[in-house]
Amino acid sequence: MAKTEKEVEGQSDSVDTNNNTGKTENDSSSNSPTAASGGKYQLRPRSIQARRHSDSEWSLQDTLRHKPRPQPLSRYRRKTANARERYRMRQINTAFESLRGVLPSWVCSRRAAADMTKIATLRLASAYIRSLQDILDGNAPEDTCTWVISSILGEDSASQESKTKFQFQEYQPNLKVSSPDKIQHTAGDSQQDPDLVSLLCTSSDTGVFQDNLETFSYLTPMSESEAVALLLGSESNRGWSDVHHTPVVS
DNA sequence: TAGGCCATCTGGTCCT
DNA sequence: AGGACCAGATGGCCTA
Repeated sequence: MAKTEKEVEGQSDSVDTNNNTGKTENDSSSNSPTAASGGKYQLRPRSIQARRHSDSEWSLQDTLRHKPRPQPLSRYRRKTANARERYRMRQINTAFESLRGVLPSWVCSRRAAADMTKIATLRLASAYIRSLQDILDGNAPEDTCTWVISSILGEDSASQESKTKFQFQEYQPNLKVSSPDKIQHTAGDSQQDPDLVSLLCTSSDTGVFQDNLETFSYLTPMSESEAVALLLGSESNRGWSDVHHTPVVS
């Protein structure tokens, strides 16, 4: 399992150069929360000692729980830890690629490929899963069922027709399509409309495809870790088998 | 040029 | 003790 030091050295590890940047724990902890207060983000002191002084929620239990600072990792162990971390992040990225792969292509194609960020992928997947759940629960319009199932099963004529509906919908966000020749105006009740077209594909004023999840009140906010946990929770998730069978580097 | 996204390094913590 | 996981920091790249 563990690589030899020679193997680790062979990787493109820039540990030396990074160490020379002077990025130390003391430097990090100097970024006190007060220095960044009032902004969008706040920096949290990295060291236990600094957090003990700055964190008002630091408790006696924390003091007892945290052990004295251990010795820094040896050069070899630091390199192997970096290698493991890179591998772990690669696995996460592979999982994201798989997730993008199981989203219907027309969902992803509404964005530029470079625009399918990790957070966008998670949000789209979350919305898509919720929409599928609505269909299972019988809460979605009939044509939405046909449209989504067609998109899952393949590029048949039904999905092509649905794509046409979608493309029309993209430029008429206040229109709800129930049939090709019957257009319903639904302005004003779009907030309650569970239609997947509206859910996933409503265009913004700028014409750029937005997530628009905030327009659906029943979509509760989800952190990235929660979303990943949710997505990884089921072994039977379609398209994830390749991730589970990723060979382990030994 | 500011801000977003990402890869990477790193230290802290928990678990086996 | 060592690995896994997490989060902070940093720098590169890209875009509006």
